[in-house]
Amino acid sequence: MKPSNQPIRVRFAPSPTGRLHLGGARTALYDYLLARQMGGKFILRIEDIDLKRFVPGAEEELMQGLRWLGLEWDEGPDIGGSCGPYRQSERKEIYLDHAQQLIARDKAYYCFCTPERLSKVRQEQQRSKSPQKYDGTCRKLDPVEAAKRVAAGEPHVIRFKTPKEGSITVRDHLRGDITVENRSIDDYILIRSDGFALYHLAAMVDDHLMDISHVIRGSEWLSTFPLHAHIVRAFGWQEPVWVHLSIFLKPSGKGKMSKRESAELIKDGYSIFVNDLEGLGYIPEAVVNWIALMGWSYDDHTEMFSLDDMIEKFSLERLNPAPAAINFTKFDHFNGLHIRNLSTQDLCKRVLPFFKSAGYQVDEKILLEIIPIIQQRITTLDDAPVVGGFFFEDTVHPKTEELIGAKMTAKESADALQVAYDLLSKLPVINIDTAEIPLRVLADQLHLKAGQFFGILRVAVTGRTVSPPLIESMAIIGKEKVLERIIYGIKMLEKMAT
RNA sequence: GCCCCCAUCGUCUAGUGGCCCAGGACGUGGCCCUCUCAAGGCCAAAACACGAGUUCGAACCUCGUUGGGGGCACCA
Repeated sequence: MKPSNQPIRVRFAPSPTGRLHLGGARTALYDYLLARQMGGKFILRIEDIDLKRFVPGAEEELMQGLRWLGLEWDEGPDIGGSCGPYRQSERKEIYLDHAQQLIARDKAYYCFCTPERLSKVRQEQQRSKSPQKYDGTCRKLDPVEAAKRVAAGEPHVIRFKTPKEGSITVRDHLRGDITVENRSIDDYILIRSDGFALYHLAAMVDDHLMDISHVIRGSEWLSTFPLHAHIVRAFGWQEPVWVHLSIFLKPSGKGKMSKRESAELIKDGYSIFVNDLEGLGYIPEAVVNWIALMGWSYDDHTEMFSLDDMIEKFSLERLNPAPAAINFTKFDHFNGLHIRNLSTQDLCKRVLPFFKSAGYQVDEKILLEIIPIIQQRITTLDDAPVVGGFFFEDTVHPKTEELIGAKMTAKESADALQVAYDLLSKLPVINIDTAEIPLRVLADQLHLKAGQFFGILRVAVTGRTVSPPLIESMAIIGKEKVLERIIYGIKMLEKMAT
């Protein structure tokens, strides 16, 4: 454990072989929160030692995703820092050098076994149902002899010399001490035959050289955790605080999300990939709030947090080691909550692209007027054009049968529209102050329920049975158009009545 | 098969031996508000996986069982 007076340095270390998903984003979020809260540094390190698995664009997408969430890093491949380079592909020599140090200390050894032989050994072990591990052939080799073979150019890897006796106790911050028999830990490969390091070595070396105080990572590393501690101790380094986060399970809670299931999610308007979320109408405030609460809690009732709230309130102590099922319904809830929390201006800006891509010619002044009456009616930004798109349509096409009021005839409905027309046409402008009371009085005089009367008007004016509040909508549409549409509605009803 | 981790309402969780015949949230059902739809408010149904033990007392501690998850590569 690091002494508490040491500066907090945490790192998010993704491999750029895939897309940034919710689990990774949550790890990065916790890193960020801890760093910001403690006045420490948040470092982005790209774990791209395996060039064969390079995916073009992945690194860019990753950074874009983190920035969209608001998780700015203090050191990283794009902005540099005092512990660079921050791409493992640029640190090959460092790892090789450290592997040599381990050999010199008799903590590692050269291995000349071919992949073919190894896979045969593995098959054999599988068949006999014994633990699958390296059989130790080269561990027994004389170091001087081995060095000669290496010098002669014989293909080789470098393996860690895991102690065969005793056990090791490691401490996970969430789970406490974990003790494992050393004989159950393999002699893992540190350096491949092509000279590149493997994760086990590279990550430990980097974490030390970058002076990482807390390693926050997924629980898929729990099983190699003892090995990692062995490596760190073999160098004689101080261990960081290890925090293994639980994984995310699919919504059913049965297992983690498969590739195919992830791809199918998009049909329902959801995604586990951060970079899809913006286009689906989700806002980063909601994403961050939602994922933070899958594995962390503040108390027994507070659920809504801004990033700044969380910086203030986050603590490693309140992390939960149990796996969590992803619940997209709750995600929708958080998105609606945070949307309602936005200012009119802000929401206007965010919703604009969705109106445009839905094909609307948007007058921003009108959009600004619409926002207050649609804000509580949308849960994702892409709901906005379906709720408020009709404000940008010149004409409206009500269905005749929908123009007829509940329990009324076409003739009665037409008459109702006519008196509404007479009233509204006399008003200088239509808005909530000028129109509401007169309309209600009128409904009363016609012996109609407000619901019946407003219903007919709603369909005539908006072309739909469901809309934002009628009078506010009419105020935005404007007197002239409202009257035009009412006349049109009357004509439709009269045609039907005859 | 071997190793490791986890276990409270359908889901996310609060709970660290008595405040708990278990609290909050999403979702679900009902009611209120109401010009429709929302939003909001109120109410309801809904859980300590099982079995032993420790203790005056256990959701909380121990052991076992069961269930779930992760890992066992010259991937990360």
